[in-house]
Amino acid sequence: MENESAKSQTLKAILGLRGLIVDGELIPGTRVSEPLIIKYFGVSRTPARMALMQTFEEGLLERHGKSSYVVRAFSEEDMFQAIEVRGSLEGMAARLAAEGKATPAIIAEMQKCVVELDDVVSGVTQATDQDAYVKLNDQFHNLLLEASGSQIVERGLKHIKTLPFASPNAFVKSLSLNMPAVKRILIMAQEQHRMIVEAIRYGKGTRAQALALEHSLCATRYLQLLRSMESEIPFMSKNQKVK
Amino acid sequence: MENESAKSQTLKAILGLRGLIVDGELIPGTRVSEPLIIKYFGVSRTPARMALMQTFEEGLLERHGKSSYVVRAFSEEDMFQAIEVRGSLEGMAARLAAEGKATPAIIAEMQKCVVELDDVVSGVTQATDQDAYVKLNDQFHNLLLEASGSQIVERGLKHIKTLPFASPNAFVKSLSLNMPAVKRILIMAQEQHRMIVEAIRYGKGTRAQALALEHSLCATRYLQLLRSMESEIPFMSKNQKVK
DNA sequence: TTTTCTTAAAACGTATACAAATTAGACAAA
DNA sequence: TTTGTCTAATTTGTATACGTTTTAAGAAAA
Repeated sequence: MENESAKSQTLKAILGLRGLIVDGELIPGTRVSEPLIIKYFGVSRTPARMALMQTFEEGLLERHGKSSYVVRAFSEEDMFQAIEVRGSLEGMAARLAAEGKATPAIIAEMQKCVVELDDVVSGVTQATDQDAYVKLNDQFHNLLLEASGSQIVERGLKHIKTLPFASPNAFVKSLSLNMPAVKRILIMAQEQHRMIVEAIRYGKGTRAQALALEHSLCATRYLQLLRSMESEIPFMSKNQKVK
Repeated sequence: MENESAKSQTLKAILGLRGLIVDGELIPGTRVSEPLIIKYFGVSRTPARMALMQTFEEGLLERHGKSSYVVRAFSEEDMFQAIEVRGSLEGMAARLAAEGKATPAIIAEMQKCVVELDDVVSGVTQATDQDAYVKLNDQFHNLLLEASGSQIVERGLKHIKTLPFASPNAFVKSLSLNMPAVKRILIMAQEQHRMIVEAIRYGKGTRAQALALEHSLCATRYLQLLRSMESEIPFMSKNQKVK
């Protein structure tokens, strides 16, 4: 998953820092300074500084004091809201697609994606399931965005997805797809995929929008499930210990 | 409008570059390089580079070639979509506020803001109108956000508002508030302000959301009006001449 | 004319030096 | 203990040098 041979120092620093935060290496409240990045990745100050700035801009860091950054804490509520924001944007994408932005070629691709997802969801193998599902699910969401043809929605989605828990697959990765409770959500999500494509295909904008919004809220069900299992929930922290 | 005595070189570069783009000094398609920023603002490469990065991140610049930036072009469609994205977020803010996030203190502030807006909207003086309205309108939208208590929505709104045409007041500034067509929108917008506060006050989440969304679309009416007047529309460019 | 190739100029990525600002730790007083 | 103040160490803001990459102008070929 990690890109060992990062092409540029800047990219190494940006992706590296992001990884440290997302993987929980740096817990919320930890101060992140230029020297810290320099120590971790062996880059010079300029790339380190770029990484700090970009990561702050993305919202994973927050200001502490006058000119230093700390890792930001996110509550469960933040996660639900972020998922809903993604839902709004994907809903908008779906409506735009239905209202004429989607080319037949992209609709065909979406249909193909749904068929491939059918195989995975109804399949039984476990290890392959997970990876294939995540990959195809991602592909579906990317196609939906592409179908909207909207740079503005794309920009917004890219922004909200910099919050790692806002991605469609954020919590899928932490769950076994063979748990009955998960399977139920999965089957429903897949049916939603199918209906979204149909709604777009037949120009039903409002329906496409409602479906895509509701579909994105599947993520909240995964999140609730994780909570009920008292699992470790990635990225979450109830107590911010800033200062 | 310009901040002459920018405290830091970095801020001078960031705000300065942003100003150049927003004010149309640099038209879409223009290449923006570090030396250009250095020439304009007399800063060194490091702040110039920060400004480039941040402005790219905000979406006002786009990549051109492998490592250079050009001013991005926005179509009328982009503007409508950006306004709608803001509407979604403000709708969400209104619903969250109505569902219990809004403290009595903030609701009181919103009511006060609405009363002050009443004066301005029903007033007759012209020059004062414009400034007072813009200021109070901004205040209303900020209070709405504050009432939601949502960092996530705040983050999203801040992001979409970096597009200068997505702000509530973006087009108000280009119009005379005494034109009958404008007056009509203004009166309706003010009534919406009032209804939004009421919906929040009485915990009507769905209604607050619908109202806030619809309210944000007032901006599209201003935009349509500007177009019908064949005025210069700020920020817009139909023909992107990249490469 | 247009196209391609070549090459000089410009711009970029990176590292680092220096001064100014900030932070953190030690110590003293309440 | 807590609070406050001072000092030293750290960190940041900025400028700039160096080598490499990218861009663009001009010459040669189609």
